[in-house]
Amino acid sequence: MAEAGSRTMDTRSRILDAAEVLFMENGFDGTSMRMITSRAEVNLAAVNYHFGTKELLIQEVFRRRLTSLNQARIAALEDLEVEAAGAPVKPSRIVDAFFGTALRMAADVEGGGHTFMRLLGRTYTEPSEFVRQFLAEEYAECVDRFLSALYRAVPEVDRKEILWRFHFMMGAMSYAIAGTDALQLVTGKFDDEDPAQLAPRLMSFLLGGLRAPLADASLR
Amino acid sequence: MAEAGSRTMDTRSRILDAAEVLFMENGFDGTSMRMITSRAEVNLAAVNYHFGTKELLIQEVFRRRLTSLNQARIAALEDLEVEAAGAPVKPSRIVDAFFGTALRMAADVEGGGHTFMRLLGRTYTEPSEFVRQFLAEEYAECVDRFLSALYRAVPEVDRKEILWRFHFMMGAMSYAIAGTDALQLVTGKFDDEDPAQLAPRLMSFLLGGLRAPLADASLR
DNA sequence: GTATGATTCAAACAAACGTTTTAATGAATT
DNA sequence: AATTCATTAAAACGTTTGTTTGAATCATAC
Repeated sequence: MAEAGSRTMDTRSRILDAAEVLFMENGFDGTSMRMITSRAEVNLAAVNYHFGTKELLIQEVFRRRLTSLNQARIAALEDLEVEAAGAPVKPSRIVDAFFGTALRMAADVEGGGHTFMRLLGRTYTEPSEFVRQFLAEEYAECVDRFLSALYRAVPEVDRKEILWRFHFMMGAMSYAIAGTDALQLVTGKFDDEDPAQLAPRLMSFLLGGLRAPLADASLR
Repeated sequence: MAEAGSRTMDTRSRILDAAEVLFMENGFDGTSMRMITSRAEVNLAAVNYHFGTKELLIQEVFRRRLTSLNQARIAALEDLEVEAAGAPVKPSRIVDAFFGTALRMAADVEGGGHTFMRLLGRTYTEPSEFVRQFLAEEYAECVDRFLSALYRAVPEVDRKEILWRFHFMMGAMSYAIAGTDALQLVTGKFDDEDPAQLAPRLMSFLLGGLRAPLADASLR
């Protein structure tokens, strides 16, 4: 059996790290087993030996980081609720617990958090059926709890409207992270930008969108 | 030479229509020539005959609709500027000329505009090198003119800040369109939603984000 | 030191990939 | 009716794909 720190664990991690980067850069279909094993400097058969299939490898790449990300989000939300002691939690704090936590992960360049968040962002719009189902399960509890918190925080706003805006916020964040160099080309030069500048700017934008006056009432 | 309405034009269009849908559903690498020709009910060699290579087919799928979309955007902007007669144009009108035009295209389900906008949205975060370069060229003039218009509309706001918010708005829109059924699974059920409901909700969100108070001044 | 079980390795597998080739078919022109 | 040229068709091309195989290698337990 493989134990932490062993040679096996090293091989597994090297494969996951290589796959994470390559999936982010080239997508799942654009990344071959040989590209992964070559970058990881392991034998071609190692992926199938350790993970079974390419699909299972993809799932493990996500599970490795996504579980802890969503746990951190839930922990941040629980802290807020304890702190509030029964009083309603400010929406801006809830938004920060969800999106700020992700943005702090995305700011971790050396540890690979940045790479992973970019991969995650592009995966939302690249929905292979099996990835979608996997992500849905992995996200279910966390999203449920945050939506409930938002419903409680702003009970006067229609729940469907909150769902829409949560959706829009997810999009702005994913795109801001995943598309960092995609739309550089379109919009000109973000060249020498520090990724740490992203968080406060995006949070400000998200909260502005969340607080915007509702669209025409006939549509609600 | 091929002329409009001929059998050839029909084959070309059938290929483009099939490719558009399949690229949107499966991505470029996830869509094979055989999938395209099979759906279009044409011979396998027809794609290479009419378009040369798969890469050139991809470019033609985009060019077919993107050129007119950006022309419509620029025309809408010029209308605003003529109407204002030298006076500054309201930012909300500029935003509508850019994003509203795209959303109206996305509302056209039968004509294929909906499919194309979803493809476009997911392509922003799936940046094959050659696609990125192509999109950058295709977008350059339009984005330049809209950014200039925004700079003039709100001269008191730092230009870099405007660039960031334009970026965020692009993300929210792309995701709202492309991720329509990607995050349905994550966020619950949008099941029976009318795509026409999207536009006013999103525009309201975008303007809220655009008008949000700026992030801490030390970051600007 | 020998046996055991996990891991690595080189090689091969069938299947699918994008593209090319060569011939058949179509419609228009002379 | 014969010629011409664009288009379609079927078959094959050489690569690359994900995966599997069987032997070599390693560390550990006896």
